[in-house]
Amino acid sequence: VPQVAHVEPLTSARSLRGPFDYRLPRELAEGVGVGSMLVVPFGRREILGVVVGISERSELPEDRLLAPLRALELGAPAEMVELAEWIAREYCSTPARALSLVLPPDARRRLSGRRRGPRAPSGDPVRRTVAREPPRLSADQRTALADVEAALGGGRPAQRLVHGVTGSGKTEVYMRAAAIALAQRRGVIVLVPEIALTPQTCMRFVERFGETVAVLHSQLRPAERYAAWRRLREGSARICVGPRSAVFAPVGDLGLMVIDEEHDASYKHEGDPRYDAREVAAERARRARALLLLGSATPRAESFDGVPRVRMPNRIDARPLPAVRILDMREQPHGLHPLTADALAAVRAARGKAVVLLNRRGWSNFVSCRSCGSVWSCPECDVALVLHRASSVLACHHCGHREPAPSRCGACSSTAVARHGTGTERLAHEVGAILDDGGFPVFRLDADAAAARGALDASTGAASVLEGFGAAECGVLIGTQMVAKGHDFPDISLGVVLDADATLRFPDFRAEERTFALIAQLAGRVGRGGRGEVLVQTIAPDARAIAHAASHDSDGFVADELERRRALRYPPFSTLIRLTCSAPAAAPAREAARAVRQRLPSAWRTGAETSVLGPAALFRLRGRERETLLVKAHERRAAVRAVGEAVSAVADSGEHPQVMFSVDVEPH
DNA sequence: ATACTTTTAATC
DNA sequence: ATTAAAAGTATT
Repeated sequence: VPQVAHVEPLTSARSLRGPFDYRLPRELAEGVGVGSMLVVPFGRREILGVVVGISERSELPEDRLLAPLRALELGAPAEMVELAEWIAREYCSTPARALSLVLPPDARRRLSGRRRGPRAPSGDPVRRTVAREPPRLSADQRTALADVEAALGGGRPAQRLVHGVTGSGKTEVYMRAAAIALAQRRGVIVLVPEIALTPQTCMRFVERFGETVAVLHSQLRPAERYAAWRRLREGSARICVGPRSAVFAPVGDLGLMVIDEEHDASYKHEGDPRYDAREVAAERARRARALLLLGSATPRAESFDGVPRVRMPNRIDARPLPAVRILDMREQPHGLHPLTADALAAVRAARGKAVVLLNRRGWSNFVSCRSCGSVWSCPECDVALVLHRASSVLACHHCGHREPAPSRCGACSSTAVARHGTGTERLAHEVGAILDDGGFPVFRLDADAAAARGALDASTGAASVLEGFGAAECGVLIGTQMVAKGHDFPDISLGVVLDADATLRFPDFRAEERTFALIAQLAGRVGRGGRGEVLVQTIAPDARAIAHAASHDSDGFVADELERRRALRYPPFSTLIRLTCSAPAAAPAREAARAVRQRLPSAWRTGAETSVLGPAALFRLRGRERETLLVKAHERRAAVRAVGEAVSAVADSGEHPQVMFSVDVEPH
């Protein structure tokens, strides 16, 4: 019986889609199945393709089928091919792009690899189990675990949200759940926001479970990454800990999928396909009949609404959460409030530790000429450049453009350059001037400090700053939102948030949720193992997000938030689909967006159940003008298909040269 | 008639 | 995406 392989070619072209059929000769048919990678003749070239199906016949006559040239050693698991097809549909992408997510790392460069056994896995350093006695569980942990165990035992898909304050011991619950899954001979995936900021979580898994853990992180070299992937694929490792992309780890017979800090923005992928690892995890868990276990101190409205919740309201050390005090800055919006200055001085006097969060990098927001008023802005983007004093550059925080810091105005030659606003660099400098009279060090943690510190990359640098602060006897840690994440120091007695409403001013329906989470996360890091206080400086002291964060009321906040979203028909009460058209000039981008809008179902324009907003202009980015459409969809699958078809029609029409189209389902 | 550019069609 | 054939255009 002839065997036919349905093959999806791995090209980045949107318009080229398979599957294409190939005849499998007997000697290949043995080892080739769904997920196998084949080098196939295609036109007059050779390309790499993925087998997405096997059958006995083709729509084409047999004499038109060619045979693959060879098969690669290792492909993706068959069920991951199905998941990739789901992603291509759900996120308006292509099979090839979605498939490349689930293939062995570096699959494309492996094209040269013939069908031979690769060298023995090397690298991928994994410590042996320390066999440390697991700690006794708190009452909260026992309750949560009992619930999780019941959900795991069923062998049917289930979801749980562990809503536990920072320090309530969620990681221990994850590990006990993982142990149960392993005992059932099922695999485990643990997603964490960013390895560099959560080294403790990863280390704890490695210490508890040893060689059955494969940790995927950004610093792995290609050979190490491949070795880790292979250990999972072959089943010698059964637990994978990693960031967003680990949702595609080749873990067989998955029993448990954990998403730690489920609210974290890093779970959303910003390239094509623009998938959300939380949604992919939910889909994968459902297909595998596994338990999806979300954890957060500040869950998203979506999870709160849709997932059965287990509360862990108490810290494991029984310490109360710190008092949060809102400092109204409307009278004098700049600098430190007198109470903040006093509190920092008191921490220094007591030789304690403080954390100060200011979500703005650099020395000054923007610089202008005192004489003619012109503002230094990015040549590629419509934004002001930020002054970085240590490196003496003006930098664009959107495209990475850098130029030397100016000494005189390019327009009028005045030498008076005004620096406006304060970022973390300046703040660290100023706080240092006040506090650092020897023996009370100031640590700075932001992307710049991390990059300067990290020998290999920024995440190493971030980890090293945190290590330094953790090891210090006393001091203050100043930085962007990075200071509110991951670390777990027992001796921080003061937390400060400056300009707490800055994140509220983003034109984004998640702005309030993000602001709430940021303040709540910082509060969670304060006062473990002792007394603590949090000060929040703001010119919006009555904002919901800030008021609820001050009273540690995440239930109340989410209840309000869900009400607002229902009224405005935002997720989870609709699906958002964002289309962005970009071009070197504004007019073609706008015309393309209008053309797509024209091709959308006419019922959407009356705004009944599904509605379209826009086109609206976005600021110029990387030299491209942008226009955006926003669809609030009632029925997700149908809406994604309709948008996809409209975009393909307009993009393929040839009437909009130089316009690039990007579709984002559930954008951030 | 010939060289060059643009359009269209196909890839199992 | 890549390629080649087809169709269209300017040049001798």
